[in-house]
Amino acid sequence: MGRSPCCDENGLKKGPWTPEEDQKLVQYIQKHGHGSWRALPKLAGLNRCGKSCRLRWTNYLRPDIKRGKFSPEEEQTILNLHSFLGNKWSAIATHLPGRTDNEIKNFWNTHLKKKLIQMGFDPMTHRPRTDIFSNLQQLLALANLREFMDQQPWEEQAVRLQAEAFQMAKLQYCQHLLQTAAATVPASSSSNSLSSMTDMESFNLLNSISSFKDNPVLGSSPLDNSTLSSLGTAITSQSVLDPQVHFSHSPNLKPPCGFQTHLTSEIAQGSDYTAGFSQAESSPQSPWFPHSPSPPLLPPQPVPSTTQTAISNPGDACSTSSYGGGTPFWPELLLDDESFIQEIA
DNA sequence: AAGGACATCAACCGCCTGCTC
DNA sequence: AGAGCAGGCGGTTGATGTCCT
Repeated sequence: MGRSPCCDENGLKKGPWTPEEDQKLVQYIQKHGHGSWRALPKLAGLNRCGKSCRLRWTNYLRPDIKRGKFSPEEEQTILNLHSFLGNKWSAIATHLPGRTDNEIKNFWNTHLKKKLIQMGFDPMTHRPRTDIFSNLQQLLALANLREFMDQQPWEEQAVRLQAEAFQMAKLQYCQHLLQTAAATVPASSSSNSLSSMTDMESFNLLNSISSFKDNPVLGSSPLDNSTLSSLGTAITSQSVLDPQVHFSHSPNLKPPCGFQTHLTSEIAQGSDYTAGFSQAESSPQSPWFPHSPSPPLLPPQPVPSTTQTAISNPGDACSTSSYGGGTPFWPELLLDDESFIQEIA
């Protein structure tokens, strides 16, 4: 497959666009549409290659472009979508009207990426970093967690932890649905990953769970009809992928290690955690249920990697992460500290 | 005030995919 | 079926602006 030779041609201007060039391009496109980008420069009287014209138009001159700072809502949307889609800037841009992929990419690289790193998360996986500096942050978070726990009666702690386990079981079920959906999408329907439709459906699915955020125990029954029907509702203003939302029922408890983004990253990587939920679904006395008498807090067992569904593009940074599928998504601060778990159980 | 360091972002580069012939 | 082309995408670069010493 040959590459477009337009940019290799000599004598064409490169570099910043002048106001005169912008004017010519805008006037031509407004009058004739862009048509063939390759032919456009000549027709518009521009000494540029078609590719340069297309970029200038799509990234800067297009009338529907929203300029200015990103709002907190847009920022959150980008974070959520990135945790789910990885560096699919064009896919992310389709969910942010008026923003270009280039703009979002720049914003990510200059702001959000640094923000995540500062918070101790790996910006590619949205999971806690494992280097010494992030471990320090985790230790600090653990200290906060213990302080919070010390102030709570043990019954409340148990109920809260059970509730979180139940919420995660629900998320596992969503992940199962995602995998099912992914398996039904023909490979040819999308060049890189899932079709945009499936992306959106999956995103909606995940976000629908944020409806549990106002419930102090995150729903009190197994995955019933109402829970199921809530899957697929519209995106809410605060996504489930927002750790602050997920932990909103425990106002003093900060998400210790990227609880939710961690989970979502796993989902994006196609890890299968449905086994634990199936157990819950089949047994009313399952420890996964909030009303169960004792909270064993055992993480679901990851399945062999051969069963993992390729939800994300194999070439994506997300899917090539060193955190590969099969790693339990439970927050390390809770689960890596067994004595702490025994203490509160 | 000067200049070095850092941040931002428009633009470029090279690769990939889908379409057409 | 395969070659060529057009358009799109993600990564990177470099010019410019801002901050800091």
